[in-house]
Amino acid sequence: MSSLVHPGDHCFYSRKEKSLGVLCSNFLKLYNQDGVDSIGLDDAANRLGVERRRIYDIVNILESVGVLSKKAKNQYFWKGFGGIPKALDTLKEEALNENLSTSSSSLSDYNVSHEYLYEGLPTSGKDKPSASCRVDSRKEKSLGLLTQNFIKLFISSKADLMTLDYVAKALLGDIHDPTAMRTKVRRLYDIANVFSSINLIEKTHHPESRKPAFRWLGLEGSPKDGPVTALKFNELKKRVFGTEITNSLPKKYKKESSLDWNSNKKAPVLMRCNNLIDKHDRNSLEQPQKHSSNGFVFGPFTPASVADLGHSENKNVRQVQDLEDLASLYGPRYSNQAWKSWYVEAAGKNHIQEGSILNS
DNA sequence: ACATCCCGCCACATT
DNA sequence: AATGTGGCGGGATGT
Repeated sequence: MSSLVHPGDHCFYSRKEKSLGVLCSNFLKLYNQDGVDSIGLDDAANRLGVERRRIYDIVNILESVGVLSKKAKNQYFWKGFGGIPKALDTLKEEALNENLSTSSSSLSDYNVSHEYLYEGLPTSGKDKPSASCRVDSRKEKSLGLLTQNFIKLFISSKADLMTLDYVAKALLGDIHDPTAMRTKVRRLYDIANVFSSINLIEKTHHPESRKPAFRWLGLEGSPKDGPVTALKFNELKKRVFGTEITNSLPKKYKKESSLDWNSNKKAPVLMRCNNLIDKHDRNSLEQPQKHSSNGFVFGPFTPASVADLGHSENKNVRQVQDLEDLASLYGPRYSNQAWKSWYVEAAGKNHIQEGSILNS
């Protein structure tokens, strides 16, 4: 019992291909296109071949950096990378203010707490305390807030390399519960993955300790204030990066994969077992500046043709573990490159970066 | 052995 | 009540 993967059948299941980072890249690939201005969660889940739950993760994180904004139930506005600078500025601003109040000399304790305007229920008298509290409580633990605090920590800290353990500890404040710690770190990994795919941060290793850590890239090499500067590169902004999309392959070990991987058109080749071949992903930083220069890879399906607008509706068709095939057209392959360079405008000043490293 | 972190149950929020 | 959101952490996978 305890369903286990029978090491025999079902071809390859690769965890890496289903990482949030890859999903994020595909998500971006899909929506960072011209006509796009609205995103339907169901549509995204379907097209990417993943469960809706995962879309929430991505969207919540991206929203925290200004790439998206919630429009309505199930609907988001696509703001694009251009929204990042502004969002970062705001965060930087907030981080600055917050730091004043606390004596935070260094290890600022970014614990959730403060910064919360009680929305609703301003009326005195009897309100429903518990309800409001619970809501706040939930918000405090949201991925979105964590994401922002994560950024604030990076921005306000002079350290440019941080281990997730350190971050978790800092954001957790005093709570020294190992369980809370683990949970927090799990979330941080999620965030780190999408941030890596966006190139806001980069994974590295601590010089000596060897321990994995992340470096803040932010609006890398941006010229700082200069609303108009750096217009040159823009054109490249929307790339196609083609290759398929979808993650598909729902649950773990899906009985044999192969087969449906052909979506005809585009990407001929590899599918099925080749997955293993693609070696490392963006995490393995190597070249210092891996600009993929202009040539942005293949673009299998048409860029704009996808037009779907509105939303495809498919109601709740979940649980279909057998019909997956339908959902999973397109093959799994991803290019993890990165869209580096979204030009910038208000980059604010760069932070000091002495090789300070933090570690637990 | 330890670092990552997918997956999806199920509590809570909205409709 | 139904459906949308999204904490949370078990445990599988990667190195």
